[in-house]
Amino acid sequence: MVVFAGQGDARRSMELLWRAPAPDEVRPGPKPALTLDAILDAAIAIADEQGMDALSMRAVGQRVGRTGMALYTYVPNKNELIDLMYDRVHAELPDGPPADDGWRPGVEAWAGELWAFYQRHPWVLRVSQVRPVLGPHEYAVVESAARILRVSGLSAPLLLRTISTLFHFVRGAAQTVAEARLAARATGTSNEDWWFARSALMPEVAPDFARRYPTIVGLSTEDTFRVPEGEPYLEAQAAETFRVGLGLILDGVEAALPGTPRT
Amino acid sequence: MVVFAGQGDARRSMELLWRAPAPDEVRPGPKPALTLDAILDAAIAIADEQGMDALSMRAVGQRVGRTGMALYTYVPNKNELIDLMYDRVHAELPDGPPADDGWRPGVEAWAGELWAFYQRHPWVLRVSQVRPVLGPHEYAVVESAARILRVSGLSAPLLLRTISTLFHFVRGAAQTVAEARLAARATGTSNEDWWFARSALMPEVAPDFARRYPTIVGLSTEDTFRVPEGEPYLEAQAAETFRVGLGLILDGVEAALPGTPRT
DNA sequence: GATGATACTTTACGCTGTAAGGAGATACTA
DNA sequence: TAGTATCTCCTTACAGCGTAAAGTATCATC
Repeated sequence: MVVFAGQGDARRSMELLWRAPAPDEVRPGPKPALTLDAILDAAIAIADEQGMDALSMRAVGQRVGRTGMALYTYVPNKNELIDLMYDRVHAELPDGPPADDGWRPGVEAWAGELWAFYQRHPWVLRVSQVRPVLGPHEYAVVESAARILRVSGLSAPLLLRTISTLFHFVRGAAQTVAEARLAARATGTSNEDWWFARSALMPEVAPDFARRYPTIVGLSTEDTFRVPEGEPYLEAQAAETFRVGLGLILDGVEAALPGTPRT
Repeated sequence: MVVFAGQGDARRSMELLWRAPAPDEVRPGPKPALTLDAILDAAIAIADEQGMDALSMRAVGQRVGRTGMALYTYVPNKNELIDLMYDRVHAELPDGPPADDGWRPGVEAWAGELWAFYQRHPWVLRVSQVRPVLGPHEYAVVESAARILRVSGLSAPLLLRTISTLFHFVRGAAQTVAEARLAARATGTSNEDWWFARSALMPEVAPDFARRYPTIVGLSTEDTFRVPEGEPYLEAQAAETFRVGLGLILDGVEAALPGTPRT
């Protein structure tokens, strides 16, 4: 029993996240038949396959052959489970040394990995960014970006905020794709059909559209980007935004480099 | 009764979003005592005050003096309610002509308004961006940004993706603040206390931290940004990221302008 | 006055996270 | 060896959720 309420929880959480080696005293009671990793793998599999909404304690329990309540001996509650899933899955991202051909290709590769990662695990985008940032594997992703950007000569304050900016941007762009796919699965209709059904009604519900939004209408007709045949519209658009937006941010970084004179 | 399943839903949704004027036939049955707007205001008030998790059909019903089920005569289901809340609240954002002192101050003002808006209505950040984009008031926000950026001379494809990039970035930065406040309220401890309790345990659970993440450690000590006395740490950090990141993106836009030669 | 549409309520179902209590297994101590 | 403490895991239970189904009261029309 811990005297100060809440403090014990913080220690428990941190030990789980950082996998503090369990004190190897011999303990009474039945040996645990499961491992934390097995539970996390099951939970991650469910979230990957069926989405975050399908992730329930009972579902995870069933997947490891137990009841939902059995998980509470391994994990304090569902929130902590999600935090642990979040950090564990980030171990997939490379933390090796960046390619040696300059910071810009390095950042592009880093962002590309992150982009692909979010496509593989879209549920990660629904996890709060505030709390679990203290886990070892997400630290590794940040460390990786910092190492790559370090060689650019960017000042520390700018470099740190550049990383945050990149995170926000990549997450946002990836979320569009994730939500598009989720909506498509949830409603049973493709995004294209969904979009088309509604767009077709626009002239009826908003006959003055072109008058109200002249700039949007003008820009849309001028847009030269064409979605490749057969590719999902929203996803192709999001990918293009990712490509262009990343270039924009990196141009901004270049402009902020010490050597570059400001215009 | 509609023949084609799903099609009726699309029409109903669009009519609600765009407020297609109701056909003024005299209809039998009791007069509706509520209005859609009253319901939306109640729902928005709950989400503002108690967060998205407190938004239930029963809670909204109670707030307007009805049962939860009564809402289903005004709105097809909870998802549509949220979509309508989402669009309605965007009406707060200015859609007047931008200030006339150039596109860059214009964009900064636009982004600042959006940033403040998300602080006021953090639940907006938890609404899928894919579906309700077709509402009139969010279109107005996009139109506004497009009008401001139009004068920069940016090409249409670049301009459209710049807007998306700005949206992703502002949303991401604002989400950090929103989640920080939410976590603080949910756990009952301030983010500073929470952070401190965990940071204090770091040397214990990760004694090799400085060896594993040398770049992060180095950059942190070099960071010259100091959170003003008494201000919440995470929020001040997020605000600084917003300021710096926006500058970065706008520098990127400037670099992409037709007049500017690429280095 | 009967008919049928409408606004709203009540009840009910299956789902959620998790508190509470109990069963069986194991390791220590007397 | 018996007793006890501690552990894993289960069953049960509770309050809350979205919403389907059915019932009641109200109104316009034929």
